[in-house]
Amino acid sequence: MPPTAAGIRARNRAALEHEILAIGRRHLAERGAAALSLRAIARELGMAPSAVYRYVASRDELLTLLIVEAYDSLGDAVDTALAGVGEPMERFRAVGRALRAWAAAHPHQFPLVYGSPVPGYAAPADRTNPSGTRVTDRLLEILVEVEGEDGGHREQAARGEPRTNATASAAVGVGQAVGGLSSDPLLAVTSLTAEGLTRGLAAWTLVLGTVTAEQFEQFGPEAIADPAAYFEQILDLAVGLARP
Amino acid sequence: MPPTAAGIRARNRAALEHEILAIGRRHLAERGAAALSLRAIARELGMAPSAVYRYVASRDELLTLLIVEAYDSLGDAVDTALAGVGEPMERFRAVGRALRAWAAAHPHQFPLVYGSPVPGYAAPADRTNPSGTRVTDRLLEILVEVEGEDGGHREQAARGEPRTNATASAAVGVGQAVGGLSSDPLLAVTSLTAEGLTRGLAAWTLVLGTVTAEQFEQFGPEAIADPAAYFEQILDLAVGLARP
DNA sequence: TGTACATCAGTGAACGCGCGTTCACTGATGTAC
DNA sequence: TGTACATCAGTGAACGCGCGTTCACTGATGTAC
Repeated sequence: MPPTAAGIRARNRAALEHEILAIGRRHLAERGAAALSLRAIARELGMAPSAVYRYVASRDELLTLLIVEAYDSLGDAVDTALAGVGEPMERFRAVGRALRAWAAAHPHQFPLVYGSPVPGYAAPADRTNPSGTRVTDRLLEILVEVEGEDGGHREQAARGEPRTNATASAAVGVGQAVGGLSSDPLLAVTSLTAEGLTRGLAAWTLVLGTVTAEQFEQFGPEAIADPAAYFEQILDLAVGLARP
Repeated sequence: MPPTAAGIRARNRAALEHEILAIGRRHLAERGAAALSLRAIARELGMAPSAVYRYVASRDELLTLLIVEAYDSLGDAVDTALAGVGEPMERFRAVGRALRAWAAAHPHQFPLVYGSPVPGYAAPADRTNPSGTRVTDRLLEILVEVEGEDGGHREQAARGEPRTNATASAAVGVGQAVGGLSSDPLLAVTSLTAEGLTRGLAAWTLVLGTVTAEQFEQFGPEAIADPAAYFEQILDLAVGLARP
């Protein structure tokens, strides 16, 4: 049994799998998810369309792979940006900046992760987890760090001081459900106060909303003359939201 | 010249135009923009596909019409919600609630207005204006009212007190460009201080981002147990952002 | 009121496009004795 | 080292789908004298 020979076939196979993914990634980046086509990929490979089916089960299968890739690409960018940053609010800012930079660099992947759903396709949840929750997980961790820093709110909650009914009930809901995103941060999340979680979500929504607005031109084209400077001001406001 | 006879043809024509728009609107609402098809509409009308071309120049033409309709539908909803509300911050809240309700009622129109662009289609700007700027226009008006209420910031600006360079330059850019959205509110907008405009945009971005997150399930499905209550808290925070 | 003509609505066939996916097949590559 | 067999990669034709759009045409509806 020559392991080199068997290794060659396997290596060819792996190489083609990579090439298909690479072409698919590029088509996705250049033309968007709706234009992703197995025939187009085969054309570029110089193969018959049917040959691609040796490597990929279907178009949806490939799209799912690429979506998971996109999630991980963003997750990696965020993790890289977080490396070595200690102070929680600086970590929050780092995540925001990483998201904005990643969105600018991947304009067709961004809507896949944070945009309107692809028509006629629903990503199987069991395939996109846990890549899909990486960013949110980091954020929840940061929020817990923030609340840990100034113990005021938590002590207040521990002492059983009254919150409004609306605040309390909505918060319980949020706590329960956000925890359901992934099992790991559940304990950490439930240690957040209701107000802390709401404020944290608001801060992140402001950042994500700003990136979305810039990316989708929700305020029209060129609405903001200096988006980078504007974004830094938004980060300031978001931090103010998270820590009143 | 029997005006009734000519009127009959015209009325038939108008009726069919309405019917085509109505079917298109429904298909858009039920299946999304990508699935909008002249052949499908003709099928539902019991006509030959070619017959539809008597009433609509092309598929893109129809999509443009429906997008303008969507803008106006949202604009009308906002205007209705604003009627009779005087206090600026209540007006802000009213716009937010109207947006959220409209998005929930029009899940496929919402991404058309505030979502990722439709692949292979770019709405001609001259067709979507001024319907496309109605909501933003209302908001800018409200922001001006808010700054008018407490004159502090404006007086401070008038006295020429220093702002940071970053704040000033980004704000000038924002003022210029946002004014470009429509000519009417330009004067009003430029009367805003730099900080006032940034804060106002942040407040609105928070609201729009929250609606977007809910609509696109950016935090995962069922992430928020009681979205309505959560949204009211967000409105509170947004108001706090706009008026520090 | 009647007739000749022009306008308009709608038909049906067709063109050309691209897609996903299946299937029987040819050769080449690897495996076991 | 050589031969018989099994596995695998890739081909090419085909099916069936739906789409936008064009075009020559038939009838009906309206208009002018």
